[in-house]
Amino acid sequence: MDIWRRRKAHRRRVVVRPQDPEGTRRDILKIATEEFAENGFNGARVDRIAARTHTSKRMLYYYFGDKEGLFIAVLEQAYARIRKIEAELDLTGLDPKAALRTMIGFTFDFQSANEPFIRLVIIENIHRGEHLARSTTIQQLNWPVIESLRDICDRGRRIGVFRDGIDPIDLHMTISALCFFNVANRATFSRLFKRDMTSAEALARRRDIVIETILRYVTKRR
Amino acid sequence: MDIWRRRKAHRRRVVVRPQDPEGTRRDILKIATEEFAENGFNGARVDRIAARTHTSKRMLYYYFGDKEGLFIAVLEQAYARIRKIEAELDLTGLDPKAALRTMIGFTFDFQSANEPFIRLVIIENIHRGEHLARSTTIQQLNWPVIESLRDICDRGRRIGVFRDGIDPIDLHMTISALCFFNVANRATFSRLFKRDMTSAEALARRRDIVIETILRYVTKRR
Amino acid sequence: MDIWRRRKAHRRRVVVRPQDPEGTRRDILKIATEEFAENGFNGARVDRIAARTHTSKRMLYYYFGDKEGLFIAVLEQAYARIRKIEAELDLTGLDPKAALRTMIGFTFDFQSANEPFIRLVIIENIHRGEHLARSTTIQQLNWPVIESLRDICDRGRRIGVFRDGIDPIDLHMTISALCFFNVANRATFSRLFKRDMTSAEALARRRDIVIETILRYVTKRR
Amino acid sequence: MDIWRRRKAHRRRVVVRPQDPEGTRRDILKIATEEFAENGFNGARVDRIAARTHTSKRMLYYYFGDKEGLFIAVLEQAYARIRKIEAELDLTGLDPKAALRTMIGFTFDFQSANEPFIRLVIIENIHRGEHLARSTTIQQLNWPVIESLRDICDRGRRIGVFRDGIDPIDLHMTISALCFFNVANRATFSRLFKRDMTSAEALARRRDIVIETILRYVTKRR
DNA sequence: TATGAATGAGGTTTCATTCAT
DNA sequence: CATGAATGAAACCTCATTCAT
Repeated sequence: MDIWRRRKAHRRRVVVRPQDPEGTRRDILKIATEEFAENGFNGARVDRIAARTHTSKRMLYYYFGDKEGLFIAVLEQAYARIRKIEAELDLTGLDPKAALRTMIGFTFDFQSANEPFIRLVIIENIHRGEHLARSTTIQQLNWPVIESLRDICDRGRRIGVFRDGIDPIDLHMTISALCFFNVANRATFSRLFKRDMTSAEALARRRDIVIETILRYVTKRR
Repeated sequence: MDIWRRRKAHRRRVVVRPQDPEGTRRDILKIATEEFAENGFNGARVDRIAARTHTSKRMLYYYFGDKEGLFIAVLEQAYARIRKIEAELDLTGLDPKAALRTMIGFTFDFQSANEPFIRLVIIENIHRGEHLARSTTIQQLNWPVIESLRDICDRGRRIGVFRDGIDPIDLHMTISALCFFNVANRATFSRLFKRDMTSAEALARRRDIVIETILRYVTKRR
Repeated sequence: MDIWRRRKAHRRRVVVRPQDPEGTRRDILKIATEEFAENGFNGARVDRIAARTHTSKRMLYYYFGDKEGLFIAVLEQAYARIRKIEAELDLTGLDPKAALRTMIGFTFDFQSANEPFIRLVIIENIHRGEHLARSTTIQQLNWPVIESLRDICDRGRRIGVFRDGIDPIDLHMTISALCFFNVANRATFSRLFKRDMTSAEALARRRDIVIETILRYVTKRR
Repeated sequence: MDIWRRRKAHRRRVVVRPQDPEGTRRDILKIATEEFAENGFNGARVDRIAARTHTSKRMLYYYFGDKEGLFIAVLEQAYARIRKIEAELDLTGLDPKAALRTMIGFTFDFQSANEPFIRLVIIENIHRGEHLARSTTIQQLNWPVIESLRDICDRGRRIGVFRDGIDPIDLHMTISALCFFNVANRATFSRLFKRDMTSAEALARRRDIVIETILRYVTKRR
């Protein structure tokens, strides 16, 4: 049969890069995280991501299916990363108040230092969590923060420094809200009220207020 | 598909509409607000806005220049509206604690009831406040909340129920953060932590926590 | 307000062609018919259609929504055209046998002369009629052929030249099958059996056979 | 260079599969036949074929060169198969009329039962037989049907039941046309004329008409 | 031989915006 | 003022094919 002699419709120079699927995935994911965080889902450009990657646009679709799949992967990685970091926070050996202070401070610092993550979360909220809903991975993440907070609250209550009836999820919500706002609403708030929200001093000041606010809330008065 | 019916459409039906520039503007702004709040700046579609408007796309460009101009106008209107509503809040005759409670409750309720506004603010923050920066109108708005809070704090401090050193802008930030989060981060938070954040009970419960959190922060202990 | 001074993101030279919606539509449809008939739905290229059109690719989407919408419009036009031509066939004054001969001959000639139409029908069958199913227009076409055939059969039966029990739809199917095959299966049949199917003589010969085949089928034997 | 260093994931699981070139070819051809018949040449997806095959995409190219080569192989197999089946039809011992009836009935039944084959033929006709032209195998197939028909016609003419001048290829064309149409044009015809063409009853009815039509054509009248 | 990774070309579609009437 | 027609740029995505290991 003359199969091999058949004219080939496609003949192009092929530049092949070393095959390293994990590396390629990581590379794409890293750039995509930046692009999505910076421009939102709709503002992000697949072409721009591809251009900054070490691979081609095609690979992006090869690995992630479509723009949405890529965004979901970005979200998953971001959430997995923060969960991992949270899990590393060691509060053993700290009394409840100190533990809570540490955790809040940690949250505040982490969020202040990770604007891209915050932005991804905002963006996902604008999209009403539809991508998160489509991700099985994220929803299966268990959140050690909640358990930590529960433990802290329990211990604090037992030794009489914290009030009764503090729900750890409520508490987490308060912590998140206060830490989040500083990053998420920076642009409008600082502009409208002429207040610096990014300098080291401003952050330190706000950090103290946030910690103090929450501590006062949970503390049992004599 | 109504392709075949298009032919007839050429014989244009002449609908004599009363010329009402202000009405037209308002109409466009209303629809645009919905579209931008729902889809973000990049997700919003000029065509969709025009289609739902009682005028044509041309008018949209005629009145607002371009998509960005329209978005800015939407932002301006939204901020003006909230400022106006804030200004109507009458706290005279209330002692500092009650006044603060009222104001926080009001903020919480307003934000809970005005998701589109919250979303516009989020969206503008994603865009790093660039449109707000381009609007002279918004930045000239003075914020009566700050003055109200300053007044409340002063009175509270004078009569010894509030602590010293409470900065009204810090306080406003805390209030905003706590009220905002409930609306802004609903989608992700409620999904991740399996917590209802929209029911009347959930709102009431959270509202109390928010008020309590802030009151405890400002209150002077004996 | 400085709306008008705002920088325009898009400023391009605009070459506008005379507005003639009907003409534009017709133009697109004509080219698209050729492209689809020649290459099938999947083989057809929107770019190619646009390039041969007097308008741009954009207009194609403006008028027909997407490739599928365009294909449906092409089908609709093709079917409408043949129905119209069928309707023009005047058989009054012909006795049943002559009328039937005329109609078959007409069908044979029409199909032989309109390969693109035949190809569109084949293509649509390959797609299992899914586009036709989506077109309300086509399905509402009534087929005068059937009525003509019914009339011919009735008259023939009454005057005793045709058999009883000839169903006009069955008859139409036979006519179609015999006329269609010659065009539709030309490529494979003529190649496999080494038989010319396109020359004037071949067509004339086949035409006679087809007519004779059907006439014999309906004719009542003494 | 550590770029080249493989990750663990790359230590490939070695699945020892029995090497069975013929089996692999058959497997690929079977799946490819389905895919091409279902979607046409342009609609068929190499990836889809590969995915459903028990081998990889590489093998597909290894065995068949390219998509076109695969399609040709599919066509070849399909034609070879039908030729083989035709050859098995035994008409010895039947008088000309019975023999012809049997052959037509057989053709009708075979085509009704083998839609994929019919579709491949249609598809190839849409491509104007270019693949068939490239296949030496198919064109070398001799068609026993023609010989059978010639024999039947001769016998029939000799014993005075069939007319003179019936060309076997013409006759085969008529048979094919009538049998083919029912399968090939099912989608459009049944939809346009609201007629069932797939039920057992409808098929039986049509089968009779087809046989009767042809028999009447060849039969010599007293 | 077998497999997943990689590729470039080109496919369809969308968008904000502007023109002609 | 008002409306439908028109536009170009660029967006996302797909495909057959080939390479590296």
